[in-house]
Amino acid sequence: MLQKLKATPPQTLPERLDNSLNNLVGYVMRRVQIRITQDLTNRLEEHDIRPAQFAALTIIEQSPGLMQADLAKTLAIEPPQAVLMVNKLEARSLAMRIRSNPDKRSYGLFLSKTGEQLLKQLRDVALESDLNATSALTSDEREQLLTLLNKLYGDK
Amino acid sequence: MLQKLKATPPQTLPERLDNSLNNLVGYVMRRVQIRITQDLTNRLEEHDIRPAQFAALTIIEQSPGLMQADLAKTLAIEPPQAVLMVNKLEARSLAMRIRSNPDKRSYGLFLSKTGEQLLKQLRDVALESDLNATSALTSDEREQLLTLLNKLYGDK
DNA sequence: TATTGTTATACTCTATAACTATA
DNA sequence: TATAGTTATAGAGTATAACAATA
Repeated sequence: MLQKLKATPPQTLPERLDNSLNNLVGYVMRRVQIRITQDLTNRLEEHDIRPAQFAALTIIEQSPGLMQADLAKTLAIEPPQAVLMVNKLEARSLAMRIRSNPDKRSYGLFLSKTGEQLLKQLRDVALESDLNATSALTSDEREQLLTLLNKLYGDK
Repeated sequence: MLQKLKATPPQTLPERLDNSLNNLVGYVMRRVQIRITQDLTNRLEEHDIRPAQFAALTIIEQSPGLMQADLAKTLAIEPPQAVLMVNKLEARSLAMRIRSNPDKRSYGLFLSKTGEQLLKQLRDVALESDLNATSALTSDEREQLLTLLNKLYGDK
């Protein structure tokens, strides 16, 4: 009898707050993110490009002449990592370092013509991959997701 | 004149479809995910526990007696990785392998009393971290995000 | 023969310290 | 002295091949 009275206790906590990992945004997001990245990695593989390299090419195109330090900060990687990344892009003649600044310690980073042309293709590949990896969502839901994610990242 | 007539072309593509990385769910999600994981890693550090170990403890608690192969599959890691993980948990007496199955090749994995008690604390830490890392969202928005993420992961 | 768990190994990604050349 | 870029190195995390014990 007493037990029955307690069967529906006041729901003070949000519905999802049980003991499962599925209620942690970080955990669920990690699983999803791994899957999305895998799809992109596979598709970029035939161009011998890693997702991070694609991001670097995009950033250089959007801010031609930027310094390596700026590239590192934008990609949230350490300067030594940026060196290796730019080395590879330069070795493939996709981007180049040019000593153009008044400060002769720094380089300006630019895309080559080849880099621009490749990036144009990669953009299509990346968008197709991203739409495919999120095809379980409607177009509206995908927009909502992007809005929520950008809101989470917004106030760095 | 002609230009003016073309000024507002039919909007066939979604609004966000420009050339930016910010329109790729995978890219934006990666940045967010790194930040959330960093917060959790920092908070678990004082317990000398990595996020993956926390997940392993949770899974073992939810399915006591499971085999290492099952743990590996649930965590989406390779069997050799599961070995190292269970080794560490066992070395700290948080979990244990018990030859309980009819199939004598496999172990059953169980939490120790210590493991259960620690996990109880870790759950609070993890939830607090997750809520903190998503504090830019309202409670409703966070639920929306979880729903969208689970929808993305749903049909494995 | 196939499977569970294991060992050994290697490859990627990432982080830090120390060096160089300019400022 | 401080900063941009670089080198060297080490630590995670992850993936694969090969082996032992059991099925």
